[in-house]
Amino acid sequence: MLKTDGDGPADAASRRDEGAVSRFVERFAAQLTDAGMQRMAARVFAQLLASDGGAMTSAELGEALRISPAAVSGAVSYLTQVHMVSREREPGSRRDRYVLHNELWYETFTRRDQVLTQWGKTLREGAAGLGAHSPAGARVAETAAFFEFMQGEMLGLMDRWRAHRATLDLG
Amino acid sequence: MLKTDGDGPADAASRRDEGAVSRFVERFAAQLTDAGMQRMAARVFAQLLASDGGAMTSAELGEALRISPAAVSGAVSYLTQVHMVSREREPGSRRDRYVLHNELWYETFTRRDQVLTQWGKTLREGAAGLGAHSPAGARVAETAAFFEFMQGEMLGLMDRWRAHRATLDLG
DNA sequence: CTCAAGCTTCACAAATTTGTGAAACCGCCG
DNA sequence: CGGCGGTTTCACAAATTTGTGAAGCTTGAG
Repeated sequence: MLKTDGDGPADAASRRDEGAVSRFVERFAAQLTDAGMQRMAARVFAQLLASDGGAMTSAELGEALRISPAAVSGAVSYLTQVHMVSREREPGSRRDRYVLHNELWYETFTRRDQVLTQWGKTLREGAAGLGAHSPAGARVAETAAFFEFMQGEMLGLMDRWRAHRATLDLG
Repeated sequence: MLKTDGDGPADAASRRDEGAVSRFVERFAAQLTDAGMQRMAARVFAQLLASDGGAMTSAELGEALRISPAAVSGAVSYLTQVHMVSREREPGSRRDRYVLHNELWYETFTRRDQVLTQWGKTLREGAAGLGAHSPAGARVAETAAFFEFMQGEMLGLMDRWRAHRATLDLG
């Protein structure tokens, strides 16, 4: 055990204010949940985001969020699936550590691309089935065009983010 | 009842192939559902998208999707809430028509902006609570910066979409 | 080879969500 | 002002989702 789990007074600036951390985690997780993310996945993600190393073990996550190992496992396997978190074996131990990607948002949004592709495909086929000259077909085709447009813009957008990120003064 | 609901052969090109419409609607709705949208709302939205006028009455939606008036009502009130659909009173009748916005994607994505603002706020506060010079604080601040960046880009992006849209040959 | 830490899987119980029928409501028509 | 088409609200039943405890599996350490 690395530290007591008490919520005792923060002894000076060196210690994290766990109360504040928890409030942030729960608040942000709730917003993600509202946006459609699974609750446990959102909480685990937010907790990782608020951790100093950007990485925690299953046990640490379980304790911080007060959830069972099973819940951690489920959340992590979802986050892994969508490539927001990766699993690392901690050398010299048999624990896994769950790690945020360092280019997190770049990766995540670039990945979204594939969802857009899938949507675009469905829409193109739908438009074809409706007949390109029917009003409905035209509307569906416009929607397809929108997602294709977004896809095209995404790369440039993410590159601009990278550039912008480099100019930030973090920490 | 406007027409039989059988899946008989489409009688010539003049008639919509309702089977194809339905397949498209269900497929696209499923994808939206996977992305976090309520099922009924997704189905109603997809059905409207595939309708010739971009507008349908409650009864038409109910018949096409084989759901109750109550379900239509619920779905529509959600879609109205998020400004993807608006309600119109059909003159000379006491039916409502549910109508897609014509600048649908422009509106919808511009609206998303407000979600980003909210997230950004939570993240900024979280970063402050964590301490700007702690690694965790820096990570959260970077995330806040990302959403602020996205917000800033969104306007230009949507304007480019409008311009691009104008060049499309629809129908 | 054996032990044991720790992750995952399974089956289940609880909680939430979903969609329905039925009743209430609203506004127009006669 | 009574009737009626149409929509919304309500309470409930069904289905899905969620999170847990406990058992099982995997793998490193000794």
